[in-house]
Amino acid sequence: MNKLNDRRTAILDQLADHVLEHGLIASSLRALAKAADTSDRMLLYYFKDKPEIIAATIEVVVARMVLRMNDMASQQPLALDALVCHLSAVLSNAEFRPYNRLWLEIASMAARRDPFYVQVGEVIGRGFLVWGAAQLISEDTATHERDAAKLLIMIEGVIFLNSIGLSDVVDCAIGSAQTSV
Amino acid sequence: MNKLNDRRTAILDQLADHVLEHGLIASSLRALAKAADTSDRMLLYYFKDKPEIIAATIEVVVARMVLRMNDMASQQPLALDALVCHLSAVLSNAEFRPYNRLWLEIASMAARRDPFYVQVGEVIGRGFLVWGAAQLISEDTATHERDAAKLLIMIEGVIFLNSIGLSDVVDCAIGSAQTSV
DNA sequence: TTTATTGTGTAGCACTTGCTACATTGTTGT
DNA sequence: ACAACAATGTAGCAAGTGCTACACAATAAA
Repeated sequence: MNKLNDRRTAILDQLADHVLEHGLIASSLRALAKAADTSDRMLLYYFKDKPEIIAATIEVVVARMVLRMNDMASQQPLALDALVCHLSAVLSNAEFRPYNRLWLEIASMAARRDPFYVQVGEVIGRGFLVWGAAQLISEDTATHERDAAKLLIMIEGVIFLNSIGLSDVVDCAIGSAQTSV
Repeated sequence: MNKLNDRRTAILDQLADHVLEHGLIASSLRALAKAADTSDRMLLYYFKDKPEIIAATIEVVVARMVLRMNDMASQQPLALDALVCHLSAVLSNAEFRPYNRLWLEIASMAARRDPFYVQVGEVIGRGFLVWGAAQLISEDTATHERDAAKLLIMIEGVIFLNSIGLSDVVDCAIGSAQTSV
């Protein structure tokens, strides 16, 4: 039972690598099996079915993302403009590209009203919202919530534009220091 | 030759309907053929291969979108905040949901570095940029380009958040009048 | 009237998808 | 030593994928 769980988490770790690199679209059972050095038969032995595999894998990815984000958080609270600038630079970093791609893929499925991805998208999005609000300082508390919402909008907009190759537009608007592709 | 072209455009019109409603993910040759009241065999008779079909269909969709957007454009130029508010309300309208979903799907493919979708995404995105800039009025010409870039970021952010079910966050940040889902 | 071109249906190929049946190993506890 | 169970390989199914071969009718060109 414990060994089985260990094996599961080990597999999920490799699946997270694969999903981050190749996306959900390239994640058939056979492809995932190969990534985890096992067989599709074995994946269905450790997990109920494909949806459960994907859900568990996304959980692992999100956990990793949270760790990375906390590393990159600004030390002291910032005003809206400064925080947008800082987070835009962080998320434009090459290290975050895999996460951004997957995030966009999830959003795309959520837009199709797929219940699973709608839920995943909303949970992650709202988590991001409170995470940003915690680093944000506003003139008065009344504007704080609105500033946090604006922050989220701009961050998602930055991710979106970077993904379709308009990072120059992002630079023009935000004027962050360095941009890596 | 002319008759063949007529047939092609008639088919593309029905394919655009299907793609807008069901997305690229649900657009196998057989599904597209059914949507156009024909056979997959015939689709490949009128078009070279599937990529050509998809490319032509997206062109039709974009043409439609441009028409709709021009209808919805504000009559007189607006300042950044007002224009963001106006366009956010327009694009949150139910009529635009199919376009937004497809737009997100394209962005998701572009993020995967698929050359075709990268190009499509960039063309549409930059078109959107100049379209927005034309309706935008700024204090001086120096800030105009930057304001247009900010406008694009916020609009894409709005589309993104609406798609993952965070339209309340959009309302909080932008404060648009009515929001329909 | 013959010949060529244009349009259409029926079958099918080779491949991938999620998933399962079945047999076979290894590793236990008794 | 033997039974019980966990772990894995081989094969395969039914459905779906893009795409093609081939036959056949209608229309146009000679």
